[in-house]
Amino acid sequence: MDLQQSTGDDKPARKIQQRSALTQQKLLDAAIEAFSENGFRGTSTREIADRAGVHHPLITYHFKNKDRLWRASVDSIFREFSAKLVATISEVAGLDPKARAAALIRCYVNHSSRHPALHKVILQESSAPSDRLDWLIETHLRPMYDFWVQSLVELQDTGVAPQGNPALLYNMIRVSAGGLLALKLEVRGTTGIDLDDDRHIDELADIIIRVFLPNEPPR
Amino acid sequence: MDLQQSTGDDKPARKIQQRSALTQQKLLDAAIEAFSENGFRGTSTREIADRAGVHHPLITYHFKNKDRLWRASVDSIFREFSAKLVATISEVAGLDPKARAAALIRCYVNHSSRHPALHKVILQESSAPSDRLDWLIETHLRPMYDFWVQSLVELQDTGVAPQGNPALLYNMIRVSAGGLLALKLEVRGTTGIDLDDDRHIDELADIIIRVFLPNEPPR
DNA sequence: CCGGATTGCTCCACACTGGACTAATTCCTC
DNA sequence: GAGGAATTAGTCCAGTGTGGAGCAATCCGG
Repeated sequence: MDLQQSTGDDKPARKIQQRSALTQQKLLDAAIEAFSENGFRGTSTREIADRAGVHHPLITYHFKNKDRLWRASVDSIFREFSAKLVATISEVAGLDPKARAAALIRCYVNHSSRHPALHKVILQESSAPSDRLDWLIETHLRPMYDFWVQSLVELQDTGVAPQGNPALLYNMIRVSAGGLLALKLEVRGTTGIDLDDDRHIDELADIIIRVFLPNEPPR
Repeated sequence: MDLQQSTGDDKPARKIQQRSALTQQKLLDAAIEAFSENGFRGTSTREIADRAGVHHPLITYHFKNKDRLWRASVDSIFREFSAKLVATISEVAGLDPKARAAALIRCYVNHSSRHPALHKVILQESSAPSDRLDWLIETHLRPMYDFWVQSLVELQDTGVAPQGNPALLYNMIRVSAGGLLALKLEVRGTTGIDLDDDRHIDELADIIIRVFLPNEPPR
């Protein structure tokens, strides 16, 4: 659960107290929520501390400053998602390419539904250039992209996925899944569909697969 | 160019001076940019005034408060888009359903490329519940939805568009077009694709049409 | 074309929140 | 119980939204 780098560089020192790890986790959870809802500038450290139920100077103590808290919370989001993704990948290793891709899409949709913050922070930060966006791209977004686009190209080569620029296609899938779930509130308001309902989540995954992977792979 | 309601309810009074209309427009333009980049809470009235090149108390003078400035700027965004949409609709009135829908999608993609603020403010506000989101849905988003979903259902009935919940399908198209262009910066950073380039815009519209309107209509 | 009234603007002020920092205090581990 | 880790309480100053007083540009009736 390494909350801070724990690269064990300096002397072993005293082991971190449970209490500390707990408040760090509370702060991270609160920060993820707050940042994903109102963006970096729209979120105050005092609000985060309030949500976490701790005093605000503890942010400085544990995370140095607002910027590092943001990075730590984003790391935490992506680490959690990566773990789930890796688990799914090993589960479906034996299936055919289309079934594998479909399972990954379901995994993505499912995770985005339960943790909409993953996509929300991307939306928040991509609205304007910033050091945070550069960091986000280099650290998390590009590696993710490299992974997905590779599978996608194979699916296009076997005719399962539609032709066209794979980078665009990847992003269309991504926003159709994650983006729509980040817009949960708006979708409920305009269409009446409650994307917290598991049946609608499954329905969404089905449609995405049907639209973006319309054909069967050759045996 | 009616900048304020101009419902002509009370006595004619004195006509608005050019100067006033100009600063209002400057403030609106600046507000659209700023709000779309950093959200409501992340944008200060002083920043808006700076971008517009005017003194910040003028916001209070012309728009009463920050909230009304936000509403006015959102109204302005949607009014502009509606105008373009209406123009396109009348242009393509004689074509078959698929060609009509394709033209509207091209119009949407094109407009979103040139005015990414349209989608960005939706993303910003949909991240958390607020009176502004409720207002946005009631005033602009639901009417828009009602319009598009109607055309979409017809396309599904004639087999042009894929089956499935039309509300979900509509939102997938919407985020694939507008959402991707709102994420322009991130897409450039991760994939290297420059969505300000007209060729890529056309390419995106082509893929969207190919994916979401895969079949030909019956004669 | 002139005087008064209205509109549009500048400048200043207030009450409050923002992030960051320091010193004092409590808690836990050795 | 000593000493460092974790928490608390309070301070600092820059920045925030809003409001008001006064000045200048503009318009309209005469």
